[in-house]
Amino acid sequence: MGSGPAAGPRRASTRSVTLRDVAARAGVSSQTVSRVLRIPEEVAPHTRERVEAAIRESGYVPNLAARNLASNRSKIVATVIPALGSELFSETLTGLSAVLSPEGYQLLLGYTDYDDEREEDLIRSLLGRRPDGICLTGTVHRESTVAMLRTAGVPVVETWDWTDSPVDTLVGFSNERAMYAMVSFLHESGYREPCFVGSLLAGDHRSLRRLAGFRRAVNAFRPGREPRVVDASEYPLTLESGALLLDTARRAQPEADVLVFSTDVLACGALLAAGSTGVRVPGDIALTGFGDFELSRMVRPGLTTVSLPNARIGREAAALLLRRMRGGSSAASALDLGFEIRPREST
Amino acid sequence: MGSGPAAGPRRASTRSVTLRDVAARAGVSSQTVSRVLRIPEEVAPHTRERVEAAIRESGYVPNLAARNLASNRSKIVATVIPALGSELFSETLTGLSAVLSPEGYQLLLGYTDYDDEREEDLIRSLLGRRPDGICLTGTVHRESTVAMLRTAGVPVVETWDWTDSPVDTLVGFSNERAMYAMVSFLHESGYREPCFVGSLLAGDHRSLRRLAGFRRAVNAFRPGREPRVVDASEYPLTLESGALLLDTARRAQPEADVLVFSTDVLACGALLAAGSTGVRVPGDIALTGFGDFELSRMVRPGLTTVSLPNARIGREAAALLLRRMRGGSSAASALDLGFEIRPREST
DNA sequence: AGCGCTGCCGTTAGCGCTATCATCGCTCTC
DNA sequence: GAGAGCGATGATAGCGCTAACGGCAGCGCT
Repeated sequence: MGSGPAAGPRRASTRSVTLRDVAARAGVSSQTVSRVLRIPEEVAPHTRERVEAAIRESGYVPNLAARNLASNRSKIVATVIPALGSELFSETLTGLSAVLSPEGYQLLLGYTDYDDEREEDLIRSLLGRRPDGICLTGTVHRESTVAMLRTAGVPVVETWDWTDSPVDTLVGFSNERAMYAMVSFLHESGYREPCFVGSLLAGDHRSLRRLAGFRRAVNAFRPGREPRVVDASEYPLTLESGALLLDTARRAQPEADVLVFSTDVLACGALLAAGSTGVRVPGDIALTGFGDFELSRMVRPGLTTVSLPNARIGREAAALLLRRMRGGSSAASALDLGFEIRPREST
Repeated sequence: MGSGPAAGPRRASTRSVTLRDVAARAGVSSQTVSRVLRIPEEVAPHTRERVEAAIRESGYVPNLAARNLASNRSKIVATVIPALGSELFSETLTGLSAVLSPEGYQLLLGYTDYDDEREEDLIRSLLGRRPDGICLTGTVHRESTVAMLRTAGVPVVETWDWTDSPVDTLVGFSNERAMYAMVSFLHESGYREPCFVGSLLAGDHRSLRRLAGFRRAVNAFRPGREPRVVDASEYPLTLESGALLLDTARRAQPEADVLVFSTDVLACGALLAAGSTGVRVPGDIALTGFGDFELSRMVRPGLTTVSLPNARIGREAAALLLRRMRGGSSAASALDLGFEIRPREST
């Protein structure tokens, strides 16, 4: 018992089962246990069975932090979205996860609340886990954020928008062109006084790109006209806000013949409010959305909107990351998944 | 240049900036850099400034996997939800994140798709990161899952339901009592032939608890009657399914006077479909939901439903985990946040 | 003067795992 | 039948970080 002066371990251990414990139980070296876990075909069947039994009996769960440190691969994909609640982003997330989970990757998630500074802090903190890949929403980021990502040298995929100079890879569509197409469609349908209703928040880059498309279209089809715009920055992205905005916009822009919302959430809210307050759509005013939520096609009148490849963005982004993480083509790739105008009864 | 036989490092390093690099640049030991990061007040101001400058200049980002391994704390909270898309769970997630992020915790997310086996696999894989805490949805899990969690010895909080024997801590409400209260309310309102419409999937435990509450209520208020039930297991949780189920249920249970949906998604879908097909609500048939989505109060007629503390569940669960992770009270705690019946025009 | 204390910083020894090499018995070949 | 070749396993040295302790000034106190 009388052990030496510096007896006892210097540090308390995890108290959880380790490779070494399993190895002792199976009567092999810890290296062999590690091999059973990672490359079972290189272990003799007889040994493998003994080790697998020991793993089962002891309830061993590998410590991925240790594995990460030793192997320099984390099996983590960090994912940044603007907000958790959105129907569209959650479908993208589902697509991402559906492709990455089977490959053993885990999603480390964070949201920015449409704030570029929060995005940078978030990415910095996520980089601490040394993710094998990063999936971002949007193509506009602070310069310092991009520098950080470049320094980290991690595969990145940007989504949900378009740019000619992606950080690394890109899967999305052009919000600007989509909105242009919508206004173009409205013009063809005879609408002459469209009014954009959406957030002009500095951090909501997708909405701003849509506004840019709107402006370009108005300049093209109604040269010389000042584009009508109602700023919805003060309103959260809820149906309720859409209801309020219907009223606000009709008062602010009484001559508008169609309200072009930057997102289906607001448009649906307006549509529902119109139904309950007796405003006829499209008789008194036409409405359009952006995103093609399920609600938009269930509500009466159906909402004219832009359908986006939300789930596909997730799957393709995951596929691209996978290729990249496996050390595939170092050439940057960009994938434009396009969009589709969905005419319904609201116009 | 002819170096020795065992020349060169045995292993390639991360290639990223390490503590040691920063220490060399600042002319201190790596331990001092570590201290600046974790307990800056114990470092002399003069030294601290030099180190902070070195950190900034080198763009150092701490490797959290290494920190995790050395300190035996991961600053990760693993979160398990049934599905990503649901409005309610995402509000809970937002609440969780809002409380945990400022404390430096990151969310590791996974979803089960309402499958207990997937839940177990998911939790096993999440445990590999040695999370400091785990947040689960629901109170029903496989025995082996519970055993695994107990062995891991990690703080756990279960949410969104109620049980007398939680794994560890609990934040939720009783789905069973909530549905009982709903049927009780309907009975008082004069409805005598309620019909439950919802998923009976083995993995959707919340829905099953609601069904149990429904059955108990029918037995209490209409003794001897066989409770009317329409199984929606075949349908995904979408508005579209609700629309189809309105038709199915009215055909299968023509004498029902109120359709009691297990969730607002389906109820809203039915309500919208009723509007477009000329079925009068509540004239021809009354409808109720469960969850109080935003849509439920915006649609006409408004949907009678049960309001749940979705965001609060997240915040309280986070608070409980925080206390637990700081080594607080080891006594198990359970928090019942209740529910509220929201009568609207659909009944 | 000598003692103990405190504040600051460095040294040492791991955390649990994997990469890389070394080793050991085999079989195969000429 | 000796060396080459190979498959299976073990030994060793880290990955980047932190906990625990050691050491050393500078200070106040008796």
